[in-house]
Amino acid sequence: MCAPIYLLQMTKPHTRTEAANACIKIFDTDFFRALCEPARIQIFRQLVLKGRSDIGTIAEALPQDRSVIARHLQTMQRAGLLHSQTEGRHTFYEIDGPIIAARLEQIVGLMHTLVPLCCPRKPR
Amino acid sequence: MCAPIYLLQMTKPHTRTEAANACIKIFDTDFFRALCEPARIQIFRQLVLKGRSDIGTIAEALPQDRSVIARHLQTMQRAGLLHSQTEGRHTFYEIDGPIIAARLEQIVGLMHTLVPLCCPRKPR
DNA sequence: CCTTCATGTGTGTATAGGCGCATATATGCC
DNA sequence: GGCATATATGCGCCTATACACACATGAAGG
Repeated sequence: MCAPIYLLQMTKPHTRTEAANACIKIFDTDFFRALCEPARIQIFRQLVLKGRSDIGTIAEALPQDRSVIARHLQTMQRAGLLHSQTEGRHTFYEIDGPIIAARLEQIVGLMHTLVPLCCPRKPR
Repeated sequence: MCAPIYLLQMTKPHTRTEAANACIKIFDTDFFRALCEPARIQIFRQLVLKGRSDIGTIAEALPQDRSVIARHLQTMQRAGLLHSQTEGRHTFYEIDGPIIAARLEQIVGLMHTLVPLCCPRKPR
């Protein structure tokens, strides 16, 4: 299991073609898929409330079965939202805030360069 | 059909509880759901390449049926990624770049305030 | 060792959603 | 009006996945 490529080094796109290709690279559907499920947002919320926590601690605050929570946490980790450490019988998960912020900032940067190319506000 | 609340006005969260509630408000699962499907990213790419386009123009560059493309475009518009204008027989879609950037920037801001609260790097 | 506890995994079920086809609706043109 | 074109929608098929339950694995602790 290898970590996905979180931060792609790329030059600022200057043409529509470059920008379009940059979209394919930067819009990681697995990353967004991990964030599109309300149950996973609730898990994220628990991690904000409690900080680094093990699976049982998170699950006891949520209605789903522990096994479901465990699988969601795996999904979120694979997407790069969390990182985990196993200590004895417990597996602790923690939000990877700097990585999430960096990935979103990369998309924001692309969007800003995209606007003048593909959706300039025309004066009416 | 009303537009979703794109930009929530909120004060910077200073406690875990405030930050956790801010997550629930800001992490709009419909927004992420619109971005988690490769077919929709391909549509997004076409809109970057061609700018404001009608459904037929987008569909002829993609393998799916036109009706499928039309439905994806509706989904993306409801999520706030695009806006549309109908002119006669044609419906034109265009990326709403500034809105997308603003929503992502809001999340980035939240992530930055989140880090010191919920996932500070501990010195080892 | 044996028990207990935390986690991971296999499986079945129910639901959501992507897809294509057929068809309805609406617009523009003759 | 009659017809072609662009989009929207109803429907069925199929896959993906959220969920719960049962069970396997593996670590502490006696």
